[in-house]
Order: sequence, then structure tokens, then C-alpha cells
Amino acid sequence: MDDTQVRKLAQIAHRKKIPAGQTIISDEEPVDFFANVISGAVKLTKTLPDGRQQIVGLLFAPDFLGRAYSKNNPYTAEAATEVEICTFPNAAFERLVGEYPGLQQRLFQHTLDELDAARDWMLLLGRKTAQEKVASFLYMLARRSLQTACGHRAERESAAFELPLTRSDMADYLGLTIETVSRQLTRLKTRNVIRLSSNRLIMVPDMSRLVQAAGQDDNRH
Amino acid sequence: MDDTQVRKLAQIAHRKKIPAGQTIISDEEPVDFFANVISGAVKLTKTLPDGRQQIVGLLFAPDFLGRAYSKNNPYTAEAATEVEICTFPNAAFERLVGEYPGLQQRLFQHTLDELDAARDWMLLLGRKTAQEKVASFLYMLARRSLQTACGHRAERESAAFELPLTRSDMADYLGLTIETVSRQLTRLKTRNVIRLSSNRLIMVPDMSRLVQAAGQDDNRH
DNA sequence: CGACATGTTGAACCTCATCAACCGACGTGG
DNA sequence: CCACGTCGGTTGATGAGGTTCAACATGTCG
Repeated sequence: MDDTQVRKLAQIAHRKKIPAGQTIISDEEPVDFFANVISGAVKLTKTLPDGRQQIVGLLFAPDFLGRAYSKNNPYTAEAATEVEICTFPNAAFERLVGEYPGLQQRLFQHTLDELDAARDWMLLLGRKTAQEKVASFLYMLARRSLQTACGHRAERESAAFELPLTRSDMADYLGLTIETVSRQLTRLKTRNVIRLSSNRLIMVPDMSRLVQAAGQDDNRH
Repeated sequence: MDDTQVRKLAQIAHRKKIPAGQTIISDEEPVDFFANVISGAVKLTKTLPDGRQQIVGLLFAPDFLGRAYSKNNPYTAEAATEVEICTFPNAAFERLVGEYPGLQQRLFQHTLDELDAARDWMLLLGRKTAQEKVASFLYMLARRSLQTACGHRAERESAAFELPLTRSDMADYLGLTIETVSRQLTRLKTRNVIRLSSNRLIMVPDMSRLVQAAGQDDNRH
């Protein structure tokens, strides 16, 4: 995106702060806006008639929220932490997309990335053990914290970050119960794979051990 | 797509028949073509280092295969049944997409549908019981068979179709073992939700009972 | 016919869910 | 100020659902 595009976007944008726990988009009502996550974490959830819930996507800092070419999206978006978003009226945004084809391509690319992430998660949900699920989740967050923060240092062996989710949300993301999540965390702690300074602060002394606990290749170079 | 587009596509296309079980795209080698499924079923799989496998997508008749804007895709595509596909050299296809922006939009729309399907499946993998998983899979196939075949009749209460997957593939799709799949099928049979004429032929006398066994809303229109 | 792949069924085991008690932090109202 | 309820989290005991291992059935192909 070049400068003029960014400026045009900023003109029609509307910044907003949303407290943790608040619903941003419901699967029952149509969506008339498009948004960009500025800070915080947004969870996309699906719920079965009897109340069982699954988080099907987690949105962070530069991610898009909302749905192109369709008013009603099939899931609920909720603020997992306090969230700042930048909203655009749908009509104005679509007009802008029409003017700058590069923007559509970026949107497309982003959707493809989301699809990849969803399919990675399907492998986790269908085939990994509780221990591997929790470790994989932590590994994802650790990688995020490393790439967004100081990317230069050769110290990619360790990481420290804050959990953006409660135990209950983690359970809904991993297809587990809160009790199992809690137990697996203490198990990773006693195995010295992680350290917990507070309930929400995670320290990973050795990334390779975490990768191993996650039961996956470290194939993202 | 209008006629000229279709004709141009046909010019650069190359039809191909692929026997069941053969790998079409490997996650280890780059992909230099784009394809369209004509008949049969293609499964997209992901595998853990120790061999555990998960099917992350199933492609049927008019679906696309291959990856826009990226040479290396992160999963393997394999023919689940005998498959007929129509391939296009990547370069030629991308040129065509550049000429007809409507095509890109259709591709985008299709990717969004795939994303929705993947997230539906995440709910299934993370939160449904074995019984519900098998029933949901059968329900998906039953809907497919109804909408592609005679759509008019008011007889949408029953359906009959052929399973495109082996028990082993069903297990990999549902995050179960073949034994559990087999047991749940016989259980659905004894509950009179389905009838099995052969191993592969399923008859659903009453769709609403299947929906109920799948534990989900029948909220699609 | 035997070898092999696909599918079913049974028995034992184990992981994870369920139910329950408990802890600390926090906010509120008497 | 402290009792009280609530919320997020941990830990323990128990049991069910699904995996694992094994045997067997069926169909197909050389």
C-alpha cells in the first residue's frame, strides 16, 4: 500500500476501543463494517446448540476483521483482551478496494494465510494430545513475540510473553477443558519446558524443547 | 464467467485421469499448475513427523486445486477415488486472471468458502463426540448428493449416496481411528438413522434424524 | 489357492472429561 | 473495615469415551 491509499483509508476510518469480553460481531446479525485490529486479541468462536464452544480463529495486531462479499458471517467475534480496532463503513471500503486492485490482492493473500492457519489447527485438534496442544499454542505465541519484538538478536532460543487468553478461552481454542489445560501447563512447568512468573506470564528458556513438546517440525525456517 | 473466458481456459487446459491413491501435489515440491476437479474426490492431508495424519480438506466436482500467489503449498493432495482433473500451467492461468478481474473475485469467493468449511470442521474436531462426527460427515455428503442431483423434488427427507472415502480416510478426516468409525457406523445403523447396502452405499431414510445425530442446527437456509 | 487390502468385532487400557473442593484476588455493601 | 460473593485458576478422585491390540470376516487379484 502506498501513501495515498493509506491516507484515503485513514479518512474513512473510525477508531474504537473495546473492553475485554465484549461481542464485536454476532453470527446472528449482519455486518456493515470492516475493521483492522490495532492492539489486543480478538477471538472468533462457533457454538453448538447445546453450548459447546470452539474458538476457530484468533486475530492479532495487523489482522483484518469482517467479511468481504458477504453480509452475514458464520461466527461470532469477541474481544479476548481489551482491543483497539479501526473500522471502515463497508460501502466505502469496497469502493476503495475497487479503485486499488492491489488492496484486493492483499486481502486475498491474507485470507489464504488464514486458511493455512485454520488447517494447521485442524491437524492439532484432530491428532495431537493435550500436552502437544498446549505446547503448540505456547509455541505459536512465542514465535509471534519473537518476530514482532526484537527480531535481530541471535537469541531466538528463549522467549517471554503474556497469555492473551484465559484458561477457559485456551480450552475453547484447543478443544479441551480448563482443568486439562491447567494440568498440562503445570506439567510443562515441572518438565522445565516453561516457567510461569504469574498466571499470565510465560517464559520459555529453550525453544527447541517447546517445539519437541509440541510434536511438530520446526519447518518455518 | 462468460463464453470467451471459458473458451480461453479450455485452450490452455489439459485433461488428466488419476487413479485412486496417487499423490497429485506433495508438500515437499513446488506446484507449477492450477487445476479443476472434474470428477472424483481429492483429499488434502497434513502429517505429523511421527506419521499421524489429518485430512484438512476434501475437494469435489467443481472445486479448485492448487495455490494462487505461492509456489509451495503446505499440504499434500491425493486422489481419494479415481479422479479426473483439468490442469492449467500456472503462468498462463495467472495471465488469464489478470485479464479478467471477475475470475480473481470468483477465486477469492471460493477461498472464503473453503475457510468457512475449515472452521466448521474445527468445531467438529474440537468439540463433537465420535457419534456426532460420523453423523456430521454423512450429513455433509447427503446434502451434497441432494443438491447436485435432482434438486426439485419435495423428497428432501431421504437421501442415498456412495462414500468417497475408505474407513481409514474417514478416520483421518474426523480425527478418529478406523475402529471407532466402524463402530459408530454400526451404531447409527442399529439406531435406524442410516442403512448400509454395501460397505460404501449409504441410505438415509430420514434426514432430520441424521441432523439430530450430528448434533447441529440445520441453519443453512 | 494363498496373499493382501478393507472392514468388523471384542477385550483391556488410558487419556481426558466430569464432579468437587479449594485457593487467592478483587469488588461491594453492610 | 471486614464479611461475602464472584471470578479465574489449581488440584484430586472417579469414570466414560475412544484408542490400542488382537482376532476374524470378506472380497479381490495374481
